Amino acid sequence: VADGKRVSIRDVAQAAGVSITTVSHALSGARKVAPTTRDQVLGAVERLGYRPDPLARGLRGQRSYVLGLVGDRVITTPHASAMVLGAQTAAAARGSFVAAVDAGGDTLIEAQQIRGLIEHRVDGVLYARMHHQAVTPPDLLAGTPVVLVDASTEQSSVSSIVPDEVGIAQAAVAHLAQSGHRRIGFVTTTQATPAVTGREVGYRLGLDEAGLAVEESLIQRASTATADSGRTVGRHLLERRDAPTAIFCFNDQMAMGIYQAAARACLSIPEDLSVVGVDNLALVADALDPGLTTVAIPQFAMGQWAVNRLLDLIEAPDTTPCEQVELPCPLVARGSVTRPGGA
Amino acid sequence: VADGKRVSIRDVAQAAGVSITTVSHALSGARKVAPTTRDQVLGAVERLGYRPDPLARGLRGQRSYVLGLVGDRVITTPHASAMVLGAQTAAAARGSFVAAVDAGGDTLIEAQQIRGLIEHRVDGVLYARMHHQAVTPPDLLAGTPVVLVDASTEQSSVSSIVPDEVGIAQAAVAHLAQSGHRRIGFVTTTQATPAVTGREVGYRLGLDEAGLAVEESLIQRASTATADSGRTVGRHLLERRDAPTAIFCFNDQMAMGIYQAAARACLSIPEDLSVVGVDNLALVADALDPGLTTVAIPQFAMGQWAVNRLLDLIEAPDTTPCEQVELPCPLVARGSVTRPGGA
DNA sequence: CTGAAAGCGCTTACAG
DNA sequence: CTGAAAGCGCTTACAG
Repeated sequence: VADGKRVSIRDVAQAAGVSITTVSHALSGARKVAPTTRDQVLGAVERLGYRPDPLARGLRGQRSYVLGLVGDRVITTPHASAMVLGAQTAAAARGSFVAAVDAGGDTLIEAQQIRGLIEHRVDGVLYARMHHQAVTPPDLLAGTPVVLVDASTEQSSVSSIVPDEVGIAQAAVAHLAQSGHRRIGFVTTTQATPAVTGREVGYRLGLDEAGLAVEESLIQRASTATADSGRTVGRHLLERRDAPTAIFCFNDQMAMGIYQAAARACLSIPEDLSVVGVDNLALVADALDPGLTTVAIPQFAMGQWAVNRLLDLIEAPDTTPCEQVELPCPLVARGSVTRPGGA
Repeated sequence: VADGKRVSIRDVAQAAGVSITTVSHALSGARKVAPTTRDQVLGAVERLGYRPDPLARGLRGQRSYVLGLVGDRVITTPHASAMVLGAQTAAAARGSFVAAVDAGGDTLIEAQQIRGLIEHRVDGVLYARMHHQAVTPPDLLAGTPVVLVDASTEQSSVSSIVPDEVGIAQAAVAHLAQSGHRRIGFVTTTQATPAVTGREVGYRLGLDEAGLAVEESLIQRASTATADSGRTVGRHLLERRDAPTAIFCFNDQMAMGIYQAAARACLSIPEDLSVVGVDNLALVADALDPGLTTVAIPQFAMGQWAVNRLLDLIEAPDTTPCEQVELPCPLVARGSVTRPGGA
């Protein structure tokens, strides 16, 4: 198939006995082609295995059929693995291609990568963050269609998709409350991101919905959302006389710290303490013993949605609405939650 | 800069008062240009911020200046994060661009992605695996320059770079032996990959070098390299009368399982048991308590090397040697190793 | 309903 | 040492 010379539109035209103009139109549907002619062309295309050269197409048509995906550690972190996959899948279904790029969190490198993307004439870019953050897309991207993934922005002119942060916490708290817990702690961070504030709102709402009062001292904040922080802050919570019987953690990493703090305090999970995380990181949630019950971020769906919206934006800039979407997140039950007292 | 019309070679030619031929040559160096002329051209290029259009360049020159990076979960796994970064950095330094693509381990999707890459005329591809595996690059890639990353092959005609698996285990065992351990267990898997066999060879070699005898029962194999497996297999090792005082684990995930098994057996790390892993996964090695001493895979360097070799291959197919490189891997000391007896 | 021709922005023989 | 011209493989006005 891919041997020797690449088959060009000219070869197809010759084989079908028509002009290259007709081949082009038969393929693109840009103008009507007689059914008989069309079938001949399509037959030749099939037979020769012709695929239009995207370079030539891009040069002429001002479109490369390539989408850039730029992330801070997005593609290099397990968090967003499925997001890249979702984006690629959705793009393939619509004849585009996703080129992922990552700056590892370095703004300078990121700018360089974006320049590269633009230079290569990507049709648009997915600007993705690792955890729901408030961002302003770099000025570099000004002339390029952009959709934000797992990030939101003040600029109401750009579409974005993020997890329903409030809902995440509500689901977690509801799950715990339904299991009979009345003292539910919350381990989070002091960082000022939408993820952090949203989940706290959801935590309070969730307690309220369960008819439970918020006890401020049951909310513990660390400066980072790491296992180390979870461990430290968890210890405070668990050493108390009136320790919570369940803890909702900002993420799986902090939950891992809670497991460690529990072990130190000689508490068994879930018998003595129930734990819920957020992220559903295979490497952590599945690896913990017992497995961590956690709220999954629908990364795949976010990537898919974002690509489709971006492609709409590229193909119909005027009629494509600009939306900020919040995606509901499912709770994944493993073994870290049971009734208080281990019943 | 990126406003309105894109600046083309024609604009530069006009500004510099020369032909586009001269601009092209002044930039590429393909033929000599009078110094004065050259400076004028370069001045205009600078002033106008001209960058050749890669699409046009590719169409004419049969080169896209884009490299494909295809992985099985590579880009979507923390393991290889730095690899992508290394590849992108090296490519940027040489005027190329890396488009990463991932099939999430699905062969069909992978084939599709590769087809996309080829269709988009990538100059070559980096074929990367998650853990050092023996592979045969898909036939699809037959006509394309390829370099293997963290994968090796029988075909002596393709260059590859992999971690020095034997050296990894030797380093780990040496570190443990130097700390005074004499009974060093090995927790690994039954999978038949070069990583698995290489590390076992290195384990035996390391013991030998330390003047210690290999005790077969100290080698425990599970079917998968997960935390779960490490936990199960670790329990066997730790319940023995003559349990090892140190365990070298195939990877960080299994080491996490060993931590869990130790906790169950009421053993403290590192006082009662020293542990060494492989991978240096931030999410795990850093998150464990105490931090896990582990051997790091130089992902960044592997990505860099592979891109440079691939670019050499593309630019000078005949003079570029074909090599299978093994990269030495540094041990990263954290808190999981001490002298036996906790001294 | 279809085709000949221009042109996207470059590079590279071919001339001079 | 430099330039005019062909051509990479397409798409899209422009004609008919």
